[in-house]
Order: sequence, then structure tokens, then C-alpha cells
Amino acid sequence: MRSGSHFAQTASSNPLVNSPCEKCNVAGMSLCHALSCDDLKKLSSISTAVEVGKGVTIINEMDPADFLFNVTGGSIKLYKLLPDGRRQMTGFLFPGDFLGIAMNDCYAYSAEALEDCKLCRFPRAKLEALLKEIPDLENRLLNMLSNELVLAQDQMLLLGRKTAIEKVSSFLLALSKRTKSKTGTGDVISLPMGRSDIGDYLGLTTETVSRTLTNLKKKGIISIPTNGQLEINDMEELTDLAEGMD
Amino acid sequence: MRSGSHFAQTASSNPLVNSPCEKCNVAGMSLCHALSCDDLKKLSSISTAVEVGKGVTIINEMDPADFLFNVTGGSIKLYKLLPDGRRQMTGFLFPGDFLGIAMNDCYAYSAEALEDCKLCRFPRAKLEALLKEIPDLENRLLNMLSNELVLAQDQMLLLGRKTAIEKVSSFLLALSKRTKSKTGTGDVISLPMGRSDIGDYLGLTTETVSRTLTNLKKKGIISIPTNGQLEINDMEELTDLAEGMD
DNA sequence: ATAAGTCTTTGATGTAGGTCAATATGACGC
DNA sequence: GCGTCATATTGACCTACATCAAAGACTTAT
Repeated sequence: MRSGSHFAQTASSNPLVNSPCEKCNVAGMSLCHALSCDDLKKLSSISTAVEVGKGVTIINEMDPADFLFNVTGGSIKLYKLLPDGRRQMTGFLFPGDFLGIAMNDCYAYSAEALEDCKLCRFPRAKLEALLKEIPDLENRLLNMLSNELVLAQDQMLLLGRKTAIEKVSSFLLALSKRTKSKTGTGDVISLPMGRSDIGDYLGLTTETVSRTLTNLKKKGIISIPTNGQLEINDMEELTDLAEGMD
Repeated sequence: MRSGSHFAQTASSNPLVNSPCEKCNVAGMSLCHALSCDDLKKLSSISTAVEVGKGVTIINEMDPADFLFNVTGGSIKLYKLLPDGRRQMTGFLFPGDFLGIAMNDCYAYSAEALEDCKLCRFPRAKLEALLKEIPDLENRLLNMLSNELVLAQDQMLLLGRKTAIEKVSSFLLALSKRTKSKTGTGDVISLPMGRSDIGDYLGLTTETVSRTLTNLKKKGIISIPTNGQLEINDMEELTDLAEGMD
């Protein structure tokens, strides 16, 4: 058991907090975006705030998909496994992101907390009932899914056709863009995941990720002041590298 | 200009046919699935039946996404390009599939007809208006998107972590499964796309796809009676190969 | 502070699949 | 049927990245 965890139980068994949506720090950037006060109350009534510690598995691929989640704090990695243990990260989640899409009522991937996390949990059946009641909510979900699908297709292009340096550059840029859209600046980004997580996201090995980052450092394009944090010094060059324009 | 094309114009400029949804051959497996007669009429009223010839580009990545489509006949390839021409197929569409998801009002990929195709075309603005009117329709779209997202994640696992033989086996199995769900049997599948299309879908080269297929033929797992058609002789073995259980 | 464990970096070597090039096969028009 | 063109196959060779192995650098516990 990891000692760094402040919270020990799994997400579905131990809701430590049960705060209403009104206080939510991600309202307006998330599922609840642009809901009327009334609708927000309805959503609030079926949701439970949950906290999970770093390293805790939040959902397991193939388990019945009884809950959906909205991330309100921390960061999460999503992944799928092959029988022999090979792993593919399908995404990283940050506050505002949605978790829990399923097929045949089972989760399509596993999710693990990269840091201590806060989540807003919805029973699937209740959320689905609410979708029929609140068209705005359904519409919002539709838009989020459609965006995710576009990103998934970008990732296919990356995985299938980009070189190691293009992959790493694209990854850093995507994180930067995300950070910028929230904080206004995307020059310094946080890297809560390890090298091997990044490798499994980009279809590379830990070693190749590390070598590629050193390479970018040597060229002066990035610096890594502390592990877990990265600074982009030459955004233009990184952008060119990401698209193979070199 | 290709001589094999029966239809010369692009999809958005030349609706040759304008038949109502009532006659549609894919109703019940598509967007229009489970709509009431009344709702179907509304949907019908904003749709235009369109035919495009083999090789015609139906939509272009980055063009304004003015239309959405439902495939009613033929097959289509979807792809994204890098500046230097490297290509990643993001999917193949068959009757019943939906085409046209976008981000920032622009198409996220290009689409080209693999064979002469029939499509059902909806102006985006009108369809979006209709979504608000018909919750069932929105719900249906939500389910379709969510399924597509799950498939996209499977494809990430394939692209990032599978070997050539696992990729090709998985691809054939996926086509087989699709065929089976429609026709009842999945032992013989049609391959309307060329080797290089398959390669660009699997993150491989034409040559590697070809070598891998001959490999599978030599092992007796598949046969290729004519180009454009493929028979699976040992489904079990192919399934094991697809997941790396060998 | 120190020890133990984990994660990252760096180096040496191997290989799956890419690249380049030469046939072979099939589709279509005449 | 015959020539042309596009696509598929096969072979020889190469390279980007993986694998294997050995230091460093952090982290946390005592």
C-alpha cells in the first residue's frame, strides 16, 4: 500500500465528502456548464462528491459501469491492457473532464488517480433518467463526447504516423494548450505522470521518452526545472517539431 | 479524373436523388433507429439523399462543417493528413454509419468514397435544431458517439501497442464482427479498400500488410479468393493472434 | 543523516518493420 | 484478345526504436 495516500478507500465505497454543486470549483467548465440554477439542483441531488488518494484505481476495465464521474480536482490516467500486460494509455483527465463512458454497460478502460483526486460521482441510471429530463444536459454531454472523439482521432494520427520526437512534442503542446485555456499561460506545464505513463500514452518506451526529452532540453526548446514540471522555451519550434515541419 | 465514377459531382453540390426516409434501407440500424413515425417525418423533411461515385471526396478536413451525413449505401474511408503527406485512416464507414463530427465548426477529417455511395445529408443547423425538438434523436446520437469513442480507444491500443500480425488480425476480426452483426455470418468479408488504405489504418506500410496477409494465408488461417473478398478459415486462431495470445 | 526503494537517465546492442527496387497480378478500355 | 495502368507481392537492405543493462537522482522512512 502506498503511504502517500491521504485517502484509502475506493471511489465507489467511501464518499468522504458530499458537497452540493453550488460550491463546485469546476462548474462552468464541465458537465454542469450553462445549466439553469434549477437544473443544477437536480444534478446536484443525484451526485456525491468523492475523494480518492494517489494510486487508487477508480474504475476497472470490464467492470459494470454503474457510475459516471466528473473530475473536480487532481489528475487521472486512463488505460487499456492486453492479456500479456502491454498497456495503452487512452488519456489523462484533469478538473472539468468526464469519466466513465462504457460499452455494453461495462467500462471501456481502467482509471487510476495520479494524485489525490476529487470527483463528482453520478449513478448511471439516475444520470440517464436526468438526461431525458434536461435536454441542455444531454446536449452538453453530446458536445463533450464529440470533442473527445476529435481528440481521439488526433491521437490515432499521432500513434500511427508520428515519430518519437513528433509524438513527445505533440504531447507537450497538447498539455500546454490545455493549461493555457485554464490559466491563461501555457509556458509552464505540470507533468503529474511518470515517464512510463507518457510512453504508454505515446506508444513509446520509457527510455525513448527520456532520451527525446533530453534531446529537446539540449536544443534549448524545453527545460525541466523539477520533475513534475516542465517549461517550454520555444513554442514555435515545438509546434513545428510536432507536425514534422523540420 | 477517375473513369470508374458513375457520379461526377461532390456530395454537397449535386443531390441526384431526394427520397424520403420511409424507404430508407438502413432505417432501424442508424440515426433514425427507433424514432416514431412522426419524428421520422421531421427528420425526413430536412434530409436530402445524395449519391457520390467511387473516389469522390465527400468532405475535407478543415472545411466548414455545414453538413452531416448518414451512410445508406457503399463504403467510405476517413483520414487525416500530416503536412508532409503522411496519412492516418481514422475509420471506414458502411451503411448505417454516421459522418461529419466536427470541432470548431470544421470537419476533423476528410472522407472519400471507396465505392459508389448513397448518403443521407442533413444541414448541420437544421439537424441541431431538430435535436432540441426530438430528445430521442439526441439520445440516439449520444449512444452512437459513445460507441465510436470506445472503438477509437480500441484503435489506440492497436496503434500504440500491437505488432503487425496482431494489427492485421484485429482488423480482419473487426470487419468480420461487423459483417456478422448485419448478415448473420462473418466468415467471408468484403475488403473494398486497398492494401495501402489498410496500412494507413493500422499504422503499417502497404508492404507489411501484404507480407502479413500472405503469412496468414500460408498458415491456412485465411484465404483470399478474389481481391476485395477474404475468407476466414480459423476464427479461433485469428482471435488469439489479435490479442497476442500466442 | 542514512538506508532502501523507485524513477530517470544514459549506453550498448538487437530487431520489427520501414524503404527501395523489381516483378507479378489483375482491371479496364479498345 | 491485347496493351496499359494501377495495385499487390516479394526480396534485399536499413533504421528508428525497443531491449537489456548499468549508473545516477529523488523520495520517503527510520
